[in-house]
Amino acid sequence: MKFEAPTTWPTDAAAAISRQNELRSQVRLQDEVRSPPKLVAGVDVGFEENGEVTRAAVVVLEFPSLQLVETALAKRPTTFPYVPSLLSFRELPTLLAALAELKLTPDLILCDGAGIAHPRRFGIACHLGVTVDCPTIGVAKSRLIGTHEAVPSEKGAWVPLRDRDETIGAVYRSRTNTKPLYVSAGHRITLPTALDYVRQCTPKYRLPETTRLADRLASNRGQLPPLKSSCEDDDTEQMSLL
DNA sequence: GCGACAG
DNA sequence: ATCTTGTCGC
Repeated sequence: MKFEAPTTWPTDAAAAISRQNELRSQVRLQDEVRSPPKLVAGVDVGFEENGEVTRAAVVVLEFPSLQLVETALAKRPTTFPYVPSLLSFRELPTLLAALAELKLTPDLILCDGAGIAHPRRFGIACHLGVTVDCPTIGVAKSRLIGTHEAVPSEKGAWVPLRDRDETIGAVYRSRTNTKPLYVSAGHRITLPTALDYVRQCTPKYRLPETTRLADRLASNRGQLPPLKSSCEDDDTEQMSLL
């Protein structure tokens, strides 16, 4: 996938916060997603060598069938510590390297972490979306900021996630009797549309299929389903990356 | 000053 | 995130 990668990168927290404040004005919260999307990507990051190496994975699924069509991996030295609200500065450099390897261009990217449900309204999903100019959704497994009422226990239920007087996302029950997901818009999408696509990407498990597959690839565990291309031809025996 | 705090 | 086995519940 083609995009313009950042030239400079903040080294300390103060510079990172300044960068977030500069870039946040580029976030667009209107639906600018191909409808329906044809390709939905999932991205995730894992670590090796006691955290000294960052490993980023991208998977691209056909929508709405959720069939795997492409994967990409990248490893880079870890250069930024984990600081709550500055996650993107730790994970994005390697994530962008993996995305650059993609032949296909996704119509939508689901990120592990927050979108605008962030202290400065610029979580990793926003940062990624603005950087590659692609619609993104933040899907976090736990809360960064915001308050909400109890979420009904039935699959599909959700309640607004709020900060002061604004709605910054939704707490979504993707599965009965399971911890809910924290969904927020990243870039070029509205919350209702984001919730709808997260729902369609989460037919069975707690996490969206995109995130589940990217997780496995990033952490190098489990087996990935065969690529769709290696299903249609059975004479080309391509060995899968794992 | 004391907690909370995506991955 | 990562270190780690079995176990309880749908």
